[in-house]
Amino acid sequence: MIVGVLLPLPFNDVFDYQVEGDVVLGEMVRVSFGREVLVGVVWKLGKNSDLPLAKIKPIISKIDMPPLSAELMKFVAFVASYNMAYLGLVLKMVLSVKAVFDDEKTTTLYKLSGKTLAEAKLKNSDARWRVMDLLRHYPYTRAEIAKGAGVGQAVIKTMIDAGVLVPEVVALKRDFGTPNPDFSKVNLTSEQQDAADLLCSKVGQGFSVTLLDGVTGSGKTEVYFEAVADALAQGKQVLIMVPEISLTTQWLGRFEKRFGVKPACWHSALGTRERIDTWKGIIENRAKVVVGARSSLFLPYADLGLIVIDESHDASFKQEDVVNYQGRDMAVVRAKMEQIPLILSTATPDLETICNVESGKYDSVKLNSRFAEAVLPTVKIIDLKKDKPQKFPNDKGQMSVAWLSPSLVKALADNLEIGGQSMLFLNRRGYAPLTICRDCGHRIQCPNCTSWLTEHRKTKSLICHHCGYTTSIPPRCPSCGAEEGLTACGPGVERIAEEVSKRFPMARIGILSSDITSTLSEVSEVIRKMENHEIDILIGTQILAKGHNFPSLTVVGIVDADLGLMGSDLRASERTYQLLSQVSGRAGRGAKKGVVYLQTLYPENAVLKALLDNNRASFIELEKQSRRLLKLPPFGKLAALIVSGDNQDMVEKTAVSLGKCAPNTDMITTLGPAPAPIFMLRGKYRFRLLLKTARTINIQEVIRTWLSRVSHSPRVRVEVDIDPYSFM
DNA sequence: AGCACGCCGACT
DNA sequence: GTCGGCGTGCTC
Repeated sequence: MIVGVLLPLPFNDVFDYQVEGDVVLGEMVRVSFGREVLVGVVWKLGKNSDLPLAKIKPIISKIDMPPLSAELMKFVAFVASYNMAYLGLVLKMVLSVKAVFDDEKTTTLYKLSGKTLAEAKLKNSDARWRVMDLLRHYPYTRAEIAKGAGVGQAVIKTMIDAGVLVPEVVALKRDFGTPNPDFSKVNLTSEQQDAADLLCSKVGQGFSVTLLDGVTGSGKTEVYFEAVADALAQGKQVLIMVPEISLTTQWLGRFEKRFGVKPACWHSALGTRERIDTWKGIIENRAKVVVGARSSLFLPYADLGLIVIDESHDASFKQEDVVNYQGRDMAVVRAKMEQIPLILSTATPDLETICNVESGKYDSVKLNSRFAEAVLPTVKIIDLKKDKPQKFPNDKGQMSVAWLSPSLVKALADNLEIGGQSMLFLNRRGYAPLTICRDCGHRIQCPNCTSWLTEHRKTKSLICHHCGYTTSIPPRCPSCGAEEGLTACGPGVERIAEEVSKRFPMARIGILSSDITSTLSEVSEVIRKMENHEIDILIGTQILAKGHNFPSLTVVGIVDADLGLMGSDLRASERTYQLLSQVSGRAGRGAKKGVVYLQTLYPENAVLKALLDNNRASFIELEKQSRRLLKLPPFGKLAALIVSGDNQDMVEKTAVSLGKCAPNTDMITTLGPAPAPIFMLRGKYRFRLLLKTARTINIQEVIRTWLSRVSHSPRVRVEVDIDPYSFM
């Protein structure tokens, strides 16, 4: 029999292969293609090409796993056509773990025996500690330990011989445990119980979307856990999508307390071994609950019964992967195809979601009250033009530029006095975002990207936050050669920490940054210290905003509330509002009332005013008006074309000719080409065109005809980004 | 995507 | 005379 096999490559069409015996749609098969051997999926039955039989190769073997479900195949096809991506590349996201198909029967993994280095009479060393750290949560093979901890085989062998590591021969099947829906029920308030009841009523009743809209600290997690429990009780699998999986130690703890076992995790930092086990566990219906980043939406669930998106407003659900897609929207599609409920949980729903609730497409339930005596914080705006930061003396006896205004400094001092915890938030990593030469004005730029290098004092280096390019801080200006000419410009968290330590030498300070220079264990260590009140003032970036609970935190200072408000990105104000309200939600989660200070140069800004009044409705109304006026989503459709390549001339020519053939009618507007916000990224030049259409237009069809009219060299890439987050 | 084929200019 | 850039076409 001849079947059409879809391969994980950039094709929209299947390739024909011969198979002996019966085949099912969705079955995974190993085939040779050109000079490669690949695993693909039986996508069509029967012959699809007019090739002579002799040229059609037989498949090498069938993969001994359940076939992909019809729902998943339909989902893959939809994602490809909606996002204008190759069908094969979307499939590639499903078959993301190639090593799954190399069928080894058993492996020897090593895990910690519980014996410490001292007990085994081994000296402490960095290498040994890295091994211990790696194995804390999951066992690995020798090769994986060597790679993951960056140590040689000798280090591992010594530790095995001393009995610190013990072998464990493991069959291909890893046990994920069975989450018990009744393990430990939580007492819900009547408001929470009502919300939980509504969510539970959706489980097992086909497709639905429900917004779980509750302020920070209102117990959203406990509420949606009830729906998770119901789905589990029905024997179904559950997917919980979270924005930053690696940082949710607290969340995992809460899950385990409620259901008795840890859920299966899925994120980019996973090792190969764990990836293989999890993928298999999911397709074989042994892993019942998966917590994952957005790529977990493409896993081959055997029997999915519920999807939850935690912090559904988060921008990280829309980011570049193999294929561009909006995770939240695609989750809605997957839920629809699987005929299951979807829960969107957030304190700050985005405008698209709110409009869908208003039009009745989504159901919604609100949680208004916070836990126990916890109260919403007071918000105070500090006008930096009137309340100017005062310079302070540094080590060299000079006066340093300051970033904290006198009123914020006083608030920190007063809080320190009474033993309260404070937090300073600045969404900028490193020490200073720009290094400039005082003598010639030269600015140090990334060689691969159009961006300045950020100084990191901790590692004594300059780092590009777009491509990761790292170099040491040059002793003299690379342009004019002046020694001591280079000056750090602007603040980053490290610099704020420096100011705080000078102003409050007695305070215990912690820095929390989503940085490449800090490891996961460093981050959880800082969080632990903060929880145990071993830190008085915590200074951090974005990751502070996510889900941690610090009961004695009562003062929050937002160092630069204007960051992000001034961008060319029209979603920026929405995102800033979300970010600021999440951060301020950290204050006063315990019994004490918190105060949030916003430092700004523009105290009249509407976003800040809405925050001041804790007035979400007025902010949403403002945002809605401006989007309606500009016909932006959800009142219109938006797509971006990104033209990129290593030859600037060719890229520009292609972009310009696309601009010339751009469709423009009363329903369709195009803008550009313009150099992309980051003109040069990872060594590629980039131009952008923007397409805005009425809601009734089939935007994908418009783009297809547009692209078909312009041919371009294979050295230039034209990508489509549907519903782009940043524009211009 | 990856790879081979084949066409042109620049070098020992 | 060959090396090697890169545009074109193919993979069942």
